[in-house]
Amino acid sequence: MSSKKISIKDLSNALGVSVSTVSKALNGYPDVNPSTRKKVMKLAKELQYLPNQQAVNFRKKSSQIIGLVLPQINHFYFSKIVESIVELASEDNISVIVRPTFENLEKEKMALLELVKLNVDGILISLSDETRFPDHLIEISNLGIPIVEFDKISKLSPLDKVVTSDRDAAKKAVEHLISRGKKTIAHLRGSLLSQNSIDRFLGFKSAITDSGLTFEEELVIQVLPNNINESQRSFARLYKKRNDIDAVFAITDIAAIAAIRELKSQSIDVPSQVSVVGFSNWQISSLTTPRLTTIDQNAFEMARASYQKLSDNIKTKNNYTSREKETIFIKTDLIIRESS
Amino acid sequence: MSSKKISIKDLSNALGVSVSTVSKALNGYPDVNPSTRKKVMKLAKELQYLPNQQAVNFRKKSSQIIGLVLPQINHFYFSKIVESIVELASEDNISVIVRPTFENLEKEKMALLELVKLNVDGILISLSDETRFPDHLIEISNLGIPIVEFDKISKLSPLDKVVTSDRDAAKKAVEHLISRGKKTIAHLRGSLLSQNSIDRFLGFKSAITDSGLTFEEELVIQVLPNNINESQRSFARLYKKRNDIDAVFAITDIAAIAAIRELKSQSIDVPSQVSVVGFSNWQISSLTTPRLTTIDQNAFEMARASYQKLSDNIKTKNNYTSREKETIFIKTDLIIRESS
DNA sequence: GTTTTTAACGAAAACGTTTTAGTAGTTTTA
DNA sequence: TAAAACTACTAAAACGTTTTCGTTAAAAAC
Repeated sequence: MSSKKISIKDLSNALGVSVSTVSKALNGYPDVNPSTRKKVMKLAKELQYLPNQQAVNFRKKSSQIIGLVLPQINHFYFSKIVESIVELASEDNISVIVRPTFENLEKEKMALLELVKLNVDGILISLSDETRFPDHLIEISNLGIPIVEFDKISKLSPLDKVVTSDRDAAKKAVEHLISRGKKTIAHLRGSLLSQNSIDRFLGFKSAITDSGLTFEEELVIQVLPNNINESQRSFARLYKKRNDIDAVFAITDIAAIAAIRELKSQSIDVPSQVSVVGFSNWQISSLTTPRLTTIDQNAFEMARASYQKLSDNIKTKNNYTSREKETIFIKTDLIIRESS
Repeated sequence: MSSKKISIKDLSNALGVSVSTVSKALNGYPDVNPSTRKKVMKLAKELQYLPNQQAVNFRKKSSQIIGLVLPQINHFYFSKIVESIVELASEDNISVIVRPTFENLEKEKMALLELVKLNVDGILISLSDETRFPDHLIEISNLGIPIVEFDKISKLSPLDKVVTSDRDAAKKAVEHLISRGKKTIAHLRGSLLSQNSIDRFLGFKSAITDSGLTFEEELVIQVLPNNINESQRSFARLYKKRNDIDAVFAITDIAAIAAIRELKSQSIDVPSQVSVVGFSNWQISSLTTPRLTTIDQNAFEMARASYQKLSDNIKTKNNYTSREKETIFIKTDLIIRESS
C-alpha cells in the first residue's frame, strides 16, 4: 500500500517534458504553453504530487520556520501566546518551532543554537529569569537573523521588543483601589531583578504618591509570584504586622488568590474589608469566589504585535542589521470583578 | 558586522583540503588522519562553523522534525503535553512543529498536509471534536509516515494510540464517593459523541451498579464541559428536581467548580452535604475553596508514552506499515482534597 | 622484491527543487 | 525577405551536505 512519494522528476518522465518545465508549470511561470500547463496540473493532481517543502526551502535558502523561545508553555499566559503565534504564522504558511527554557539560561542558549542551525527565518524570544546579559541574542542578530524580544525582555539589548505596559497597568489597578476609598494598600511584588516586577512596583508607587497618599516601604513585600503557599505565608506575616491594610495589589493572580485565601481564613471579608487586585487575568481569576479583579495582559495582542514585527523584519531582511530598532507597548485592560 | 555564515566549503578552501575530508573529519569518519582532523576541528571552532541542519536533513532524507497536532494549546492539560513532548524531543535533537486545530476538521486536515509537505519524521495527533472518520490519518500512515494518536482518538483507525484510562479513572472517582457514604450521585457528562465523555460515563455507571446502588438515568445530565456558566445553569436545573443528590461526579474541573458555585449560592455545604469530584487536576483545582478532589490525568506520562511510541516507530520505519499497532493506557491518580 | 594490505585523501553523485541562460522554431516587423 | 521579437521549451548550475567509490602512496606480508 505504502505509495512512494512522487517528485517532479516522476511527472517529467511521465509527460516526456523536462523538470524545468514541470516546475515552471506548477509555479505559474509565464513561459509555458497553456496546454502543457494543463497536462502537468492534471497529472500532478492525479498522482497526488506534493512538493517537497524541505527541498524547496533548501533551494530558496529560506526555511519558512520561525523559532519561539520562552520560559514555559504550561502556563495560561504563555500558552495563549504560543497558540496565537502559531495560528498567525500558519496563515502565512510559516511553521513554528517552540522551545521552552524552564527559566534556565543554558537551555535558552541551546535552544537558540538549534534554531540557528535549522536556518530559521527569525526568532521570537521571551527571556528566562536567569538571563542577565543578552549577548547570545545580539550574536544571533549579528548573524543577520531577525529576532524580536517579547514580554520578558532585557533592557541591555539593541533589539526590537514588545512589552506589556506593566507600569501603566499597575498604576491603573492601584488607582482603581484608591478610587474605591482604599488608603492603606499593600503590594505583593516579585523578584527585584525581574523587569516585570520592577515596572509593576513602580506603577504601584507612582499611583500612591500621585494621589497624595504616603508611600510606605513596609507595605511592599516580596513573594514567589507563582507559589500560592509561600505567597500566603508571606502575606500572613505582613497582615499580622499591619492589619490596617485595606487593599492588596498582587503581582500575579496566584499571589492575589493567596492573599484572599489568607483573609478568608481570618474571616476578613473581601472586598468590603480588604480589596484585592491581581495581575494577568488567568482563567482561574474568573472562577474563584469572589471573582478576582485583575489586569488583562492581552496575550493575543502581544502575540500579534510580536509576530508582526518579526514578520516585517524578515520581509525586509536585507537591511535588518542596520535598521532602527523599536519597543512596542501592549495596552492592558483592568477587569473589575468582585474582589474590589 | 553581519558575519556571513560559513560552510564546509569555506573550511575546505582555507585548509587546502577537500570538502569530503572536512565533512568526514567533522563527523568522526575513521579514514582521516588525526592531525588533519585536529586542524579541521580547530578552524571550525575558530570560525564558529555551524552545520546547515537544513542541508544535512535534506541530504539524509530526514527532517528531525515531528508534528504535533491537537485541539488547543491554551489549555492546562494540552499545554503540559506540548511542553513535555517538546522537551523530550529536544533531548533527541528533534524539533517539534505544533499545530492547533481549534476543534476544526478542516484545520486538522490542513495541518497534516503542511506537515507531510515538510517531510516530518512522524506525527502525534489528538483529534478535533469534529473528526468522525480518521481517513486522513490512514492516508498519512499509508504514505509511510509514522503517526500516533493520543488522548482524543478514533476507535475506527488501525493506528497506534495512547489514551487515558478514562473508564477506570471515572470508576475510581465514583467509588471514592461511594466509600464516603454517598448514595445519590449525579454525573455531569459531556458530548454523546466524544470518546472521553463516553468512557467516563461508563466508568461512572459501572461504579454505581457494581456497588449495588441503582443507576438512575435522571441523575446524568449533559453539560458543556468547559463552560462554567452553562454548566452551573444545567446543574441548577438538575438540583432543583433532585435536591436529594449528595454527590456530583463532573467530567471536568470546570464543571465541578460550576456545581460547587451553585451549591454555595444555595448555602449547601461542600463536602458535608454534597461532595464534588472533578476530572483533570487543572492547576485551578488546588486553588479553589474548598480545594477540589479530582482525577490527575498524568499529562507528562501521556506525553512520554506517545513520544516514545512515535520515536520507536520512526526508528523502525522500514516495516512500519505492516507492523502490529497497539493501544497504550495511561494510568490516572485520584487526588483527594477538600471537596469530598 | 613483488604482492597485498592499509591509510588518507579526493572526485563526484545524490537529495528535489528553482532559476538562469540559452536555443530552436515561429511569428512579427519594416 | 531579412531582421527582430517572441514563444515554449531545455540544460545545467546551484543550494550544503553526505557518502560511495576510486586512487595514490606508503606499509606490511610473503
